[in-house]
Amino acid sequence: MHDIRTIRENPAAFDAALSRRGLVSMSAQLLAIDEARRARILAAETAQAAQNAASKEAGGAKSRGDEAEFQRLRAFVAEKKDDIARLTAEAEAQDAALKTALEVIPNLPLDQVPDGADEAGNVEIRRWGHPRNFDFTPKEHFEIASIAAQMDFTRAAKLSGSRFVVLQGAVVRLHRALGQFMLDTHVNDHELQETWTPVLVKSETMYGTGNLPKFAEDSYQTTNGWWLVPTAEVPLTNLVAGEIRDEADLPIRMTAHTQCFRSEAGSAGKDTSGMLRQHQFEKVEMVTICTPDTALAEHDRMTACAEAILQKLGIPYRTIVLCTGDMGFGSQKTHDIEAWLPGQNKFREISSVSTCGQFQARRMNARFRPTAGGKPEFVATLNGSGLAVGRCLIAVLENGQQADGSVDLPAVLHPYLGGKTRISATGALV
RNA sequence: GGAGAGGUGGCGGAGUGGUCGAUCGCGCCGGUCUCGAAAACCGGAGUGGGUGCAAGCCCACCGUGGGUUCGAAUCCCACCCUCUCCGCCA
Repeated sequence: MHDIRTIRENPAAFDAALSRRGLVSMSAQLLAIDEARRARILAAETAQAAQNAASKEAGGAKSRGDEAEFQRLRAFVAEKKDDIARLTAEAEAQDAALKTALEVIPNLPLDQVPDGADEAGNVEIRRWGHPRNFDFTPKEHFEIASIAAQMDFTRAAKLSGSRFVVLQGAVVRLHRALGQFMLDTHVNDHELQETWTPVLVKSETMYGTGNLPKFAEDSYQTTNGWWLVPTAEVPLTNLVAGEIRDEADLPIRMTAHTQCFRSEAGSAGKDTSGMLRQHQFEKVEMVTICTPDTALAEHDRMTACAEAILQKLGIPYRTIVLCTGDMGFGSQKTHDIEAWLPGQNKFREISSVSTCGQFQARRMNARFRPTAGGKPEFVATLNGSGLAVGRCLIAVLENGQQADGSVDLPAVLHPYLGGKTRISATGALV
């Protein structure tokens, strides 16, 4: 959510930033609503002040025993009442109109974000590791001989439809190991605070992170109104909603391992094979709540936390900074980390790390009290995957596959696998 | 699901119709005292909005939304949430 005062102070800058996102200028219409809104507020409050004064006088008249004056004031107030009701309703309508207009406008990119209309404008900022040289044609994860039988899309479809999977045997054990490894690494090495949250949340929680009202079709809702979280970013970030924290308590760096649910509306036909894009998947998420001036440093820190997981797993990746046209709704700046998938011969997104500045905080009314004194200010919020567990499973399988259909597993996972080091050609953990 | 209790400022806790935005205590900030600290004493301090160059002034906020009244933290209604007990249950 944007601050109308900022727009009022510099409408040209606002429109210029919108145009970098490929959007038309909006400041003029927003300011027109704002002007009407403020005029109504002034009128309503002026009328209210008059009524308050009369009521106070009425009390005085009554206690003096001046019945005539009391009756006169009483009639005056009664007469004013309709005016006030009308003016207040108008003021509220204008206020709501402004909010409705503002809440669907995406966050503005930072100056340092590269311009671009779509993913073609993204800029690679670094690359780590070297894709293996295969002396055979590497397969996609679901085609690997030892894996196929333990990654059952057919029966999942029987239970639930497309974009679901049933995992068994060595594959599910590896999947579980990955989630635990990520969580342990973030808690032990990166000092993130492990958190367990609900995955069913209220509408206002979804609103706080910007998933509502604009993106309702991307998520699932229960019959009694709860939303299934599309990412743990939603519950983690909203932990500070409506609160005022002390600056000394910041930054708050959290991580959580949760199920995520996405309708994948609009991605029909995309990534239909394998478990790259599922309606239900696991993700280890990171969320940081900090002061606005530290947000960029925290953004780099969080990116490094995500990259560290891939480095420990020995999976080659590249990190890109998304251009203005490819960023998500709430983001000011986003790093995507893309893991190398030999089966696809491509880098594919495995993490997205964003700083939202004060955009979400304004929606959530999440603030901090500055140590130096002064008024509470909105916090900055950041979120990033660290990492998507299912996609990481794919990366580990495809990068570790051998000609005979077996898979060598990264050393850091061995302790999580009871000391086992690979999946044999027959699909056993050995 | 049933019964009961309760939701007030950072926290605790008063306040049952008229300068109550709200007594008080703790905590917090500034000062006096002290070599320094503690204690004591003095003073300050809510959030949002509108208006103004500013000082300031005005409006709203005592879970939420309505209602009664000239006037509501206080009365009435609905809803939400929390806690306790019972039932059921992973």
